[in-house]
This record gives sequence, C-alpha cells and structure tokens, in this order.
Amino acid sequence: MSLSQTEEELMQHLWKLEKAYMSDLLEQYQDPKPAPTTTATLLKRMQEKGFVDYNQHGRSREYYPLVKKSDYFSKHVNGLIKKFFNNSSAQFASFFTSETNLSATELEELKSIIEKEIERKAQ
Amino acid sequence: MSLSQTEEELMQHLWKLEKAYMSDLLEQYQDPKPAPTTTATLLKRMQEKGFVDYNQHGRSREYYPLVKKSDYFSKHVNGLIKKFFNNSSAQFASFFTSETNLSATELEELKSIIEKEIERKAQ
DNA sequence: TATTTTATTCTACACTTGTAGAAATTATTC
DNA sequence: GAATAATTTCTACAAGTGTAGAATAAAATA
Repeated sequence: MSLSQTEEELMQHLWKLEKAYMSDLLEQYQDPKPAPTTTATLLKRMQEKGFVDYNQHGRSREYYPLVKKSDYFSKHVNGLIKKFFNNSSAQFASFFTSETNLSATELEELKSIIEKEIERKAQ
Repeated sequence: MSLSQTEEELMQHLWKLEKAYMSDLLEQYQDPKPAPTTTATLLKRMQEKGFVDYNQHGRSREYYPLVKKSDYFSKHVNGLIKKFFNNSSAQFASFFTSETNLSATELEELKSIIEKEIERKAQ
C-alpha cells in the first residue's frame, strides 16, 4: 500500500516535525489550509496503511512517522530506475546528469562526492 | 493530468513499440494478460488525457505516444527532487550516489560523464 | 454470403482519493 | 460548572482507477 498525493504531502510535514499534534500539522500548511477533519481523515488512513502511529497524550495524539523519509524516497527512486531504465542505475545517473540543470558548482560538488565514493569502494 | 499506474505501464509498452495496434500492445503483457476491453478503456482514457493519439488504418487504430518518455521521466525526477530535496538537484545527486549501489566501473563512468558535462558548461 | 474474429464503445461496479459537515468527546477557560 | 475550543469518528459524496461484460461494428475467413 502506498501514499496518495495529499497523504504524501502530509507525511512530508510529519517528517519535518518528527512528531506532531494535529494543530502542529495544520500550521504547516499554506493558506488555504485544509479543514481539520480532512487532515484527521488522512491521518487515520495513513495509520491504517501503516505509515504513521501515535501516542495518546492526554486528550489528543502525538503522531509520528513509521517509515523513514530516506527509505520511502529510495523506494521511489528505485521504482523509477526500474521502470524507466531497465533497472540500470548507471544509465539513470547518466541521464540525470545531462538532463537536469546542475550548475557548474553543483557539478564540481557531485564530482567530488563521486571521487570520495570511489575512494570508499577501493578500501 | 497524469497517468495512473496501469496507464503508465501501458505507456511503457507504447514507448517501446513507438506505434502499435491493440493486438501488439496486448502481446507485450505477461500472462495473465488484461482483457482487451480493459486495454481499450485505458487507451481511451489516455487519449482523453492527451498522452496518446492514433491513426485510423482501415478497420483499426495505430496508436502512438504524444509525450516523449524522456520528458515524462524528467518531470517525474524533477517532482521527486522538488518534494524530497527542497529543489536541490545537488542534494539529490549526493543522496543518489551514496544510496544506490553503483559499481566501481559505473562510478568511474559517471565521473567521466560529469567531467564532460563540466567541460561543456565551460564553453 | 454466413460465420468467426477483432476492435471499439457503453455500461457497470467496487475501491481509492480528496474533501469536509455533523456529531461526539474531551479539554480549557471564564 | 457552563461555554468554548480542539480533536476525533462517522458519514457522505464526487472523481478517478482497475477491471471487464454486453453490445456493436467491421473485417477476415470458410
């Protein structure tokens, strides 16, 4: 089971806050904010799907994510790579590098990341 | 308007074939293949969404994609970058490099792609 | 030409998603 | 303690999605 668009947006807020009450989550939205009941519905569905849980704190609940943002994200990227590049990360990387508009600085940065990664692999 | 999961799968087949009749598309599926009516419904919806069109060839239609796979893909990646990395491609690239399991060779390859890209940018 | 096959449209239906009001519950404040 | 505010659940409903049968039309074949 995966998150829908709006559920994912809410999840982003929760990841950012790490844990949050309803009111905290509502604050995160730009105007026009969704109705509290809307957010409550989403949280309930997300809980059923196993993406969040909560601790009852007095009258209300402190929600927290059950999946890490990085894991969720990795799954997405890997899905993309699988679907569009026949499961080849290298092909993806190549496409990514030439297609996205990385600045010269960003490219240099990326190059050094890769060099470090090559180092690390060589150990 | 975007493609749903199953529509996207069908689109992949169409991208692969470049143009195709219903029967060609049905062939692309593994067993259990969807009912022809299911595929027909999807094609119709995809046409309404502006992702495919067709040429009437005698009795039936030769479908073709209206959007390029690379464009569609770019949009996806950019969406991901925006959502998960606050719109920083560099941050994404860094994450990508350390998280995916690129082999030493692939890393070297990627490095040289980046070097070429740096060259190109320097012009 | 009559029959079979193939492609398309229409209709349908269950499930998911986006959205939120009504009602119930509980906490807070006057 | 009574009124107000916040939280949650229930209910609801329109769109979108996954899936395909019935009906139709047209083409291929016997």
